[in-house]
Amino acid sequence: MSKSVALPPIVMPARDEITVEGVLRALADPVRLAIVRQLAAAGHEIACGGLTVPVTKSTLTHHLSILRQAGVVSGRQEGTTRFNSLRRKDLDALFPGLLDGVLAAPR
Amino acid sequence: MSKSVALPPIVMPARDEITVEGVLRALADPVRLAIVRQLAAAGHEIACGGLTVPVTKSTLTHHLSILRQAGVVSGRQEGTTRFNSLRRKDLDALFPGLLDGVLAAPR
DNA sequence: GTCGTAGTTCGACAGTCACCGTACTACGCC
DNA sequence: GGCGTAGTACGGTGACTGTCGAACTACGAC
Repeated sequence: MSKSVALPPIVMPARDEITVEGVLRALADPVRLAIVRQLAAAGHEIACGGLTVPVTKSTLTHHLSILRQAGVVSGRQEGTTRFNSLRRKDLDALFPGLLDGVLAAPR
Repeated sequence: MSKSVALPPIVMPARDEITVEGVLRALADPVRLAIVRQLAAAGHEIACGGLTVPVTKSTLTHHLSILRQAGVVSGRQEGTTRFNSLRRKDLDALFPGLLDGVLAAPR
């Protein structure tokens, strides 16, 4: 068949589609919080494989999909690699201080 | 028996016992978020019965206990009434901007 | 073309969680 | 004393969620 569905188109909510509850839910997990911290600390996008998390690939995919759907991270495809980055601007615009407060946390 | 256990002593974590993840988890629920919003909007403590939530009493007790254990709300006993208030100072000190970011959310 | 790598999808499973109704304790008032 | 109110404790249930392994697609290099 010619219909090469390709990898999923990476769904991302628009800025005004992002809800506080969704963001909080996305951040309320140790693995996802670790991902966000790494992205914030790096300051640039990171490929899935470049993230250090104590779970298998499939679970990591699951967490990244939740973070993406919540509007916390954005994805960019390049070949078979998927780069993830924090949607800092959108989050800061919608919930000023939230992300900084979370990242400033001692633990 | 003479051992009147009385109502539970209202456990509350010390400031340095509060974790980001616990707070995020506590806020990541529509009912609890509504409670926090009401407490923040009021600016003063509110009794359990004074909170407007679409759940039964026992469920409300459950949510308040979670908020208390997470360090988001504090409780004060007075007779049979239990007054709840937001631990603004502690939260702002630990995670500056977090609470404001959540409350500033459009929805 | 073949192989290896990057990442997703699909069950399946165990643990957690929100919710409720009922029973209970504690206080205040009559 | 008895009664009503405020809130908690307990037991149970259905739904969600994090986790994994295995199978799959897509790209790049040889």
